[in-house]
Amino acid sequence: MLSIGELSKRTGVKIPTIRYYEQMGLIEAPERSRGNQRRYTKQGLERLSFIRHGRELGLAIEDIRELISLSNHPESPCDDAHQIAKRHLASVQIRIAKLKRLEKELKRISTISDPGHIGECNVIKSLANHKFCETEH
Amino acid sequence: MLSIGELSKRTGVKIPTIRYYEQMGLIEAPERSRGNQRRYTKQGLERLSFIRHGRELGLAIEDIRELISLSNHPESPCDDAHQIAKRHLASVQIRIAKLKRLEKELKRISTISDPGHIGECNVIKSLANHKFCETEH
DNA sequence: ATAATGTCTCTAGTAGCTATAGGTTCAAGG
DNA sequence: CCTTGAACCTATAGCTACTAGAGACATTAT
Repeated sequence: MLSIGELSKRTGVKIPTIRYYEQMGLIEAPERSRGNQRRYTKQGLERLSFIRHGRELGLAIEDIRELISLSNHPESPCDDAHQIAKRHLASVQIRIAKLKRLEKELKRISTISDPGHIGECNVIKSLANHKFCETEH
Repeated sequence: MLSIGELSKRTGVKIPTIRYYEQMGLIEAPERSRGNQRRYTKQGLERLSFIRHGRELGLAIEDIRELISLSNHPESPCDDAHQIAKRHLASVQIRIAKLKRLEKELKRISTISDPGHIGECNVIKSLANHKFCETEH
């Protein structure tokens, strides 16, 4: 039986966030001590780890909720779960590509040695300038 | 003179978002038509493009606000602007690294051909399992 | 002149937490 | 057993960066 503080330490999920997840119905309300404090079981720990991993991987709460419900009545859940993973994979790859372009740009603009000319800052110019756009607009 | 709708089209920033930026003091309130509609100049367009680029690059509103104020009174703004860019570069690199681990993991779990065993879904297992953790906890 | 579209303000909602206030409970030391 | 300090409780409000809706007014095209 873990207190909420211990659970928090073991999962890396902050205490208010745990209570928030409970309120959202993402984790079930645990037993309480005589004094009304939450007491978690190993199952509770696992469920929260599951959620934390999903969130870390960038899954939306609703995706996680879906996965949980799939895992709860596992009549052919895998196809659906794979769909969720695939769907997410595509968006992750887009995000990586965007961030890489960004990284390149930031590297460029943050290493330019500006001679200090007034109003000639390249960082600011880069942001103002469409030349450097690589996205659609 | 551009209407808010035209401005929106040209910058890719949605109309309510433009009004929101105005409210936040990120762009200055433009002139109005006789009928009280916003009319933007080329400067307004540039400022909003600047903001959009910054946001696209993942800069926080406050970073952008800072950059704007730097560019407004340009006595040696570059060092500061470079600092912002560098600070941001570091966090972008971390995000890229995390997303790459995620991509790998999602690829793995979304391509596994599960034999359909009840309760044996690897996607769900992966999320539940600490073996696959590559982050600190 | 009229219809269609665009715009106005204001308010409330979204995700996913995080912080605060004011009170209660738990565990350890004396 | 009693006290003390940390941990816990609920409830509410706040955060970022938007987004959506209602109901009224403006602009544009025919």
